[in-house]
Amino acid sequence: MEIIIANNSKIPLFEQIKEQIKDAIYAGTLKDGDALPSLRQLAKDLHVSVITTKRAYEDLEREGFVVTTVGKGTFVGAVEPHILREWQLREIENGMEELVRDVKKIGLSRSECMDLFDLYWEEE
Amino acid sequence: MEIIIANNSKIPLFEQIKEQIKDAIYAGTLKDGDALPSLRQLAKDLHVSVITTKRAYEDLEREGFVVTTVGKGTFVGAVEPHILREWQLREIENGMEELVRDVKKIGLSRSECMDLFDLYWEEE
Amino acid sequence: MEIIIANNSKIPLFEQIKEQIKDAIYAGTLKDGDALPSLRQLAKDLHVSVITTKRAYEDLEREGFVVTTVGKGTFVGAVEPHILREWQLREIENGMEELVRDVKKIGLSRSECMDLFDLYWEEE
Amino acid sequence: MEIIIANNSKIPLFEQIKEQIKDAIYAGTLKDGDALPSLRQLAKDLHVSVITTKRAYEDLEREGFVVTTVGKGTFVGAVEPHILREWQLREIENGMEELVRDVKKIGLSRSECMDLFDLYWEEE
DNA sequence: GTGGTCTAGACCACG
DNA sequence: GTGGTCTAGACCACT
Repeated sequence: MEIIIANNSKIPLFEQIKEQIKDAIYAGTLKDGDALPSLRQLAKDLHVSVITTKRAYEDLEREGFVVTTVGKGTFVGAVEPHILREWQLREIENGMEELVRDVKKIGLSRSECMDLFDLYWEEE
Repeated sequence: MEIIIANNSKIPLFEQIKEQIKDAIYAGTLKDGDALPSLRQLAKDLHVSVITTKRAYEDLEREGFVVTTVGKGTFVGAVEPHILREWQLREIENGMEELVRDVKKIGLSRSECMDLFDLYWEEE
Repeated sequence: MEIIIANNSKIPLFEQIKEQIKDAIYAGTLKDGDALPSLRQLAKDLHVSVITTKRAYEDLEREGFVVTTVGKGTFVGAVEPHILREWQLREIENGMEELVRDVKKIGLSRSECMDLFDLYWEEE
Repeated sequence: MEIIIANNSKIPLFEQIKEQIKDAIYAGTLKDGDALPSLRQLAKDLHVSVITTKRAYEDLEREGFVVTTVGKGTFVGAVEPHILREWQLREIENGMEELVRDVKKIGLSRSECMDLFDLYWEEE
């Protein structure tokens, strides 16, 4: 489990941590029951305050991604696969809706959009 | 020229103002040479501090959308059409790039994406 | 708006603050649109760290009781009265359910319970 | 004597153990002189550290529910029936007092309360 | 002035 | 060892 943070980014540190842990869960790198690094260990690794890592874990717990037990640690929680899928799709849909709105605002055609899409799709 | 601001949004007030003026320029509602409402008038209309409207106009001027002349007011500046287009496209491209990245992260196929896109495209 | 905290209680400070603000909203002392004391003012009044008051306000916002705007302050949010009522009732129901369970566990009769209830009901 | 612990509960493990042993004594499942499982056996059964079971037994001994004799084990202690009753009632009274306080806070009437009470009373 | 984020310590309860 | 709470500062962006 590798987490990389950019101290100069505009995104809050704890958000970056959350984001990467979520991604790892999405990707299957972190699976149900896996232990996350301890608050203090992660804080030391990232050269970050304990309160920052705690904030990230706390948010993840509230969103149902992890469960934490005092004295034991923080573990990836059992997220029902179809619920997880639902969340992922909703995020994409929101992004898509916004994009379409912006695209229409500047008057791009559907096919121009498709081309642009394919451009980025092939890229990587 | 109607500007609506949401006081409870998480987006800063001055950003909301900027955004809507830009949109009006994109859409052609505001054209080269048109006068923007005076700082104080706009501030009064939106129940907002003059500092806030000033901040919005200043940013817009720095980005080349408007020009302010002391004693006369603020006017939509001559934005070269192809420059304007360039900006618009860059914004779309950024959005598209991010979307594609997210889509790949959760393993959606290209055609599923297209379907989703069409869904929102037809919608409105 | 008077908030009293007991530093020696087992209940976390931020919980005590949350609780009392919620109570004030329930009771109508704080109404939709009212401003809450600023983070720093409240912190000074209660001789508490800013981060503690912030934590309380943050939780209240997440639960929908208040809305906070950077640079302006924190305000009581528009909680639909019937939604509010719903929450209140659910809390009572949970308490009642637990009580009944405990009462049955030790074999108290229904009428003994009623008597006990009336005892506390009249008391105040 | 069956003890079930939930590893993901927010209630400390040793509290869960205490609670269930007390309940068994209240219910008569465990009677004066009965032997409790040994520290190590219980720890193994629950997949819990011995420190945790020790903590639970120690607390129970301090509260007078059990007596531990080194080399022999832990046994349910002779709790005077009327003392036991006293404890049980005090717990119920505390719960009742809190409930009445909450109920009054949200302005429920006495009869509404009674109805709610009966609802849960009949339920099981 | 306001809230948003962050630090580098600290003490406590739990295992 | 773990997480939970709290402090007393700090800097930043927004109004």
